[in-house]
Amino acid sequence: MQAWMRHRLPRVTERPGPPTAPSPSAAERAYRHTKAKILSGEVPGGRLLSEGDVAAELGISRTPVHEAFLRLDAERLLAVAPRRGAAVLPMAPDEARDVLEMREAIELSTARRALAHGSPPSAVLDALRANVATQREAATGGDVDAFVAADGAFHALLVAASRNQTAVQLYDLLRDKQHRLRAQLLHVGPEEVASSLADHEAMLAAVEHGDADALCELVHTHVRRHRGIL
Amino acid sequence: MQAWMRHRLPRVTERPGPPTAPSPSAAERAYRHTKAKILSGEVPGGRLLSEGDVAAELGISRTPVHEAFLRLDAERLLAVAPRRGAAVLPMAPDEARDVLEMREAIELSTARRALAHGSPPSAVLDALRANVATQREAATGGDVDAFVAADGAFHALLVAASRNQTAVQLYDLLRDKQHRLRAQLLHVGPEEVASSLADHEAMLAAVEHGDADALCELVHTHVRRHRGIL
DNA sequence: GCATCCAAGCTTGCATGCAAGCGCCTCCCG
DNA sequence: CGGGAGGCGCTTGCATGCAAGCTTGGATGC
Repeated sequence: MQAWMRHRLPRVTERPGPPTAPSPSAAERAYRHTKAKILSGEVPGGRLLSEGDVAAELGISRTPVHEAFLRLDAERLLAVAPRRGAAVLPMAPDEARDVLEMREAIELSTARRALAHGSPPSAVLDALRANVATQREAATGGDVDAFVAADGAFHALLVAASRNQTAVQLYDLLRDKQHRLRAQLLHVGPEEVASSLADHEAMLAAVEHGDADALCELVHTHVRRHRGIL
Repeated sequence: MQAWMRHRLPRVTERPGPPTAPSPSAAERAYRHTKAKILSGEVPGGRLLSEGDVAAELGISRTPVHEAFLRLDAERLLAVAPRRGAAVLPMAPDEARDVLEMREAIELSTARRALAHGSPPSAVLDALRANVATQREAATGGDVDAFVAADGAFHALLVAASRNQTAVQLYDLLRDKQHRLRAQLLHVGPEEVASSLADHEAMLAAVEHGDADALCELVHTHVRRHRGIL
């Protein structure tokens, strides 16, 4: 064991956000590659995926692919059956409702805490305002994909505003699931974009005024609107 | 690719509960071994843990230990620094509050849904009653560890009663964190056991009566009681 | 025709080996 | 005596190889 292990590791503990990604490791590449395939729905329902195939695709050995599969298994995106293979977990029909319920639970809880001491710091407000501006731009330009991306980021920013790292961690898992649901089940139309944008603008206003009750009410109706289309 | 991959895999999708565990793989053993060390607080604050050491301890090679470390990294229990080592992530001081907030959010949401259509199935009720009986036994016998285990299982049963698999998945992560907090911060005393047992009995009664509002109120006060001692 | 058994092909699990990265210690030079 | 550079030991990352397990297809006996 080395000497540095005997002391604290302050740098290592800066968990969220690796701002530097100089050379993605082979395992990381395999993870992102496979995850993207699953989330986008390119690998369809509930089957397939062999370590050897992915390894050959990426030109790496099976070992890092195996690690990537284990990570995806932990995220409940893949079901690794020992000595048999890895199958893409099909989404249960009720899963959309389950995910939305958890989204609402976490968003409500974090919304209250984010506004517990008045309005959040100006940096958070600026980020939210910039995000809403991006949404407007995407909405007027008709770029649905860009809007969807900004939409997800907006809600993640709200959760992060609570400064509850545990909530952020849990919410990340939900984001992946929702991404899959969206890619699998529906195509967002312009009317959805408009209503979502209006909701988000109202939510931003509530945040700016530090009105927790109004924000919670908006989250509730916003999530219920999604429940209708999912 | 084999033929079975081209068809659905109904058996593989039965995610929850591996009732058969004939021979835990080396990777699984490494995972449980290391996770137990972290959760119990045996590996103290924010340091140490080398793949080679763990591999030697268990008499296996480094490969499965590496996989185990990656899983623990994904669970935010370990911080793997590339080419440097793996450090046990110290728990932030605010993390106790964060975890409790998420617990409350998830327990409230799932409680409402579990009782949305009246009382849950008798199998669920039986499991809850049996668990409470175990709690009483442990409480009267003064077995704090057994009570703590049953306590955790009780809340997990309540969450599972919602039949929301996503909630169960998220709650599992919280359970691990709370286990760590408990081992790290406090030792549960008999008065805590008594009040928790009383809370649980009241919650069971609310479930039996299908009274969602009462259950939510109990969850709220129960979690707040924990917040006081953490 | 049908059930059974066996062998081949695929898959993954894991051990091993090598190379590369990082920190620390020491030595050298100014 | 101080500062910098190099070597050494530690660590992990990944490729490779082998063995074991599951599935499946066909051959065999009834």
